[in-house]
Amino acid sequence: MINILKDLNKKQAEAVQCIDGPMMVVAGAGSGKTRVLTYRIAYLISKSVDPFNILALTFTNKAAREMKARVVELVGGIEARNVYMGTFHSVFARILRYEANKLGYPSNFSIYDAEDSKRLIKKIIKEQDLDDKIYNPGYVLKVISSEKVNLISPDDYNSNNEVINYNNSIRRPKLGLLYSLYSKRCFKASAMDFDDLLFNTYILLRDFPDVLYKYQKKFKYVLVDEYQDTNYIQYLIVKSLSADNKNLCVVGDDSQSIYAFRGADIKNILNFKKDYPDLNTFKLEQNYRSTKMIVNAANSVIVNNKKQIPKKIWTENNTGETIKLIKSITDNEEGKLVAGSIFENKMNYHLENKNFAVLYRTNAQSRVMEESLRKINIPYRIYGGLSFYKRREIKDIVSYFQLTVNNKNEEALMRVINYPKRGIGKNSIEKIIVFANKMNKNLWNVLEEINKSDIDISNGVKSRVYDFVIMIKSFSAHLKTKNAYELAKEIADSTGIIKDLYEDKSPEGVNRYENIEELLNAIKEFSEKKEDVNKDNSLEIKTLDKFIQDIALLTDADEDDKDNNDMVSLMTVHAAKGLEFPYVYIVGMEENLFPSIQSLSSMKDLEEERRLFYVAITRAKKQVTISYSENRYRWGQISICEPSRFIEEIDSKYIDSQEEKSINKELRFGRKNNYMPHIDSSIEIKDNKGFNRKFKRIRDLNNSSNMNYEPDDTKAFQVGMQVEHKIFGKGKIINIDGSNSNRKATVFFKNIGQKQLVLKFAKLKII
DNA sequence: AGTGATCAGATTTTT
DNA sequence: TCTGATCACT
Repeated sequence: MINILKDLNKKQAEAVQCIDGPMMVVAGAGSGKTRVLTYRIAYLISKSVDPFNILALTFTNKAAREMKARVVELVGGIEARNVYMGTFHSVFARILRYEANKLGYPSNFSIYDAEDSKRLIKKIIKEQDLDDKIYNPGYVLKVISSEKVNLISPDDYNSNNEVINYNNSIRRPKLGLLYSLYSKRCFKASAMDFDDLLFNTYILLRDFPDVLYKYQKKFKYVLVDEYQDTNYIQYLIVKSLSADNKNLCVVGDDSQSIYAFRGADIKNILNFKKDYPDLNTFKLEQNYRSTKMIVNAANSVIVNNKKQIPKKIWTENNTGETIKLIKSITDNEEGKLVAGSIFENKMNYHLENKNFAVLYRTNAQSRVMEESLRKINIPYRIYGGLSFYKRREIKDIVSYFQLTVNNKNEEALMRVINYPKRGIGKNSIEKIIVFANKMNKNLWNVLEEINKSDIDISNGVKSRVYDFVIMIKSFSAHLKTKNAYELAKEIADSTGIIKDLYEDKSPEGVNRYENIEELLNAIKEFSEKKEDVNKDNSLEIKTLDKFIQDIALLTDADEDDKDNNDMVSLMTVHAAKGLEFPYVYIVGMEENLFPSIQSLSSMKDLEEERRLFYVAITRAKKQVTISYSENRYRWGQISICEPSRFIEEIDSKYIDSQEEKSINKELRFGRKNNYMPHIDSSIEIKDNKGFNRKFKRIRDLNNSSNMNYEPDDTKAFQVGMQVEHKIFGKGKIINIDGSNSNRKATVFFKNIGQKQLVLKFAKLKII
């Protein structure tokens, strides 16, 4: 093993070597937090700690993967593989599957994702005949979640007088009922939602001392990354796991706590010392990532927050450039200016695309940026947003898989019972559900006995339901004998999904078909991977349940495009936490957007927004550019925006006072005369539709007045042609609209999917 | 039961 | 703009 300590500064080395007893590392942005964690694991192993006895918990899959990769670099794959490393949710899901029967769950329980949870709660609200305006499903779910992460069970909730009085006072007396119904339904469906994975883990450790003992003995060393983002129940679990050995190491930065909206409790880090009086604390204050300008600017923002652990982040790096400011008139122009600035930087300093990141507050803002980057042929990659596994067609087929693994999964069942269409309509399903609830039975059990039941539906429907049950049962029967791919293929074929999508020749249908294909390919790859060897030396079949069991915990497929990694990154600030880029653009810096409008009512939320902005700035190594627009197209309407208060909070020493540096004067003039009056006149149109139409036209007009690109002959392109794009590769034109210089083609690319391209910019080659 | 048209509502962040 | 819900019609 290499000399671990030589790559570390004094503070880092101290933290790495402090292996006994509780310790906390307060690690400022860019101060080498991940380095400390990974080197600490390596150091433990070098001190003969068995990797099996090390548990490292992270917040995201990505962080876990990266940490693992770095530990592998340090100690080699054989040792590193045995370290128990993963997200809270995935590690606990694994433990829960193993111990499930103790809690009355089968080990093949399903995990409901946020969408499943919402559908279920919606259904319950409807069944209870409650007004979904008062009992807004999103709101109800939030209440349930926040109770659960604070260890308040439905029974606790319903027997608490304060809660009852409060809920009466806000005219939502049935919240407690909804909570307990929701929990019962999840349990009956053998399903856990995200919070249950934490809640049930804690219950397991609390109520089964032998289990607790076992895991305390197993996890002699516990490390927690991003500790500031843990919630109460995560805190409790970590505490009880390490209660015996007390070898607990938490690493975090209170200035980067940005998940309070989801129950994260900053008190966990601020009050850590109260729980562990003999705590060793290490502060990492030297930033290795950013220039002095960036570090100082970030500091000048964060001092506006009241509650924090005192620290002073500093750097020995170069002074660097001041923070740049771009102001634009519309969101479209913002996109164009930011894309233009990236292009300019790229040319001037011979940079690669991957040196740039564009960060925004909300996913919806990505669209404008995408369009602008596409127009000047800068390849980009969007992180987050609608992930592969959340797409409709993927969720549909995965629901079949889940139903096959766990027949009781009600949400999966509801999704597919009549997809593809098999003549089981809404009314019939509703009657079956009412019956199941009345008899207090699981939906699946009712379906199994549909022929014997006296539900008021036609015999035709009953027999179709029964056929469905038989089909699913035949899948389930193959679960342990076929490998994942064989079974998935069987399901895709015999349910008729493949046929259904194949017959749909609309662009969306083609796209969906390709996505299903992609999923099947992934499953094939999984099935053919080196097979695990069982204890008795037999080969373990890579079955479908192993593939899908934690699918809900995956965020995106994020397989890096192997052929082309050189792309600009687009993502939300939340998604950017833990990453770094030489050049960072923070766009949409406007009041009501960043800080978001929801955060303005309370100081606590506003401070969280400020921390979010702090996170955004500190992603940058060399340069930060902040951009805002005076008008923004939101919810199909133009809103007039003011620059964010956070811009003013940056000490003027560190920010460019000169705005609009990259606006071409002529372009600007042209727009003022041509563009703004359109907006004004548009506003007077009452008819919403007309307004939208008109505005859309203006937007297109605006788009076409783009920089100096020479229109190629766009008339040559026709529907059906095979074309090639510099970045997207080969594809087929499936639709063309617009005329002359504005002609837009919808092209289906084999690897990327469907894209809309303005022909005169796209530089397509006919092949 | 299935289809298509029309309308309302949403958007903050994610395991 | 996009999605899901609802309603009228086949």
